[in-house]
Amino acid sequence: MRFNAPHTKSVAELGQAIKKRRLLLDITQEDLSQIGGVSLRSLKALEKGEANPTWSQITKIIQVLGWKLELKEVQQ
Amino acid sequence: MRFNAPHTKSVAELGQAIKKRRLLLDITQEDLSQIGGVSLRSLKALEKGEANPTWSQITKIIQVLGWKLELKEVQQ
DNA sequence: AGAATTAGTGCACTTTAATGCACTTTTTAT
DNA sequence: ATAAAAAGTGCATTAAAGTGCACTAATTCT
Repeated sequence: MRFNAPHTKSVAELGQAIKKRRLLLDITQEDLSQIGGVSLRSLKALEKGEANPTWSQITKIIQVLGWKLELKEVQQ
Repeated sequence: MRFNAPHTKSVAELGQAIKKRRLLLDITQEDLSQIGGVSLRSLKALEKGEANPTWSQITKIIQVLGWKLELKEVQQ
């Protein structure tokens, strides 16, 4: 099943972005999961793009990474 | 339980934004739910902020509304 | 090299999102 | 005013997310 809508990151891309950022900040999955309040198992799945994560999971993690999610107009 | 992380829209705010946009486009919940491929019951909950929706649910809906989600740096 | 740390995976269980249905309330149109 | 359409709500069921545990694979040390 595919979840990625046009113009929006797929869960795989989101996971990759999260992993890249985490490595940049030089923290482990374990640290990020604990600080964010998400299980290690879930974070692993999220980074691997093997999940269809909930809003809460996503926001918890990206917040730790110094990111936020913004709604933006798609210009055609 | 609260899901809203700092700097990111809470589910309530997200729901309100979706509803506002839907009304602007002058379509019903039923239409939006069918076009987006999400159940009417779920869309109602989403607009009311009574949900912790999944990535797929959110992207399906905002796509129809001509929106996308973007990761943005939080500057402190 | 070996040891220690970190990351990835399979599976079972628990929790909860997603849905359908029946119904009420509110809004809009005639 | 009343009929029709749209939106809101409660509840039970189903599907799937979230988790813990035990383990293996890969990295990163000394």
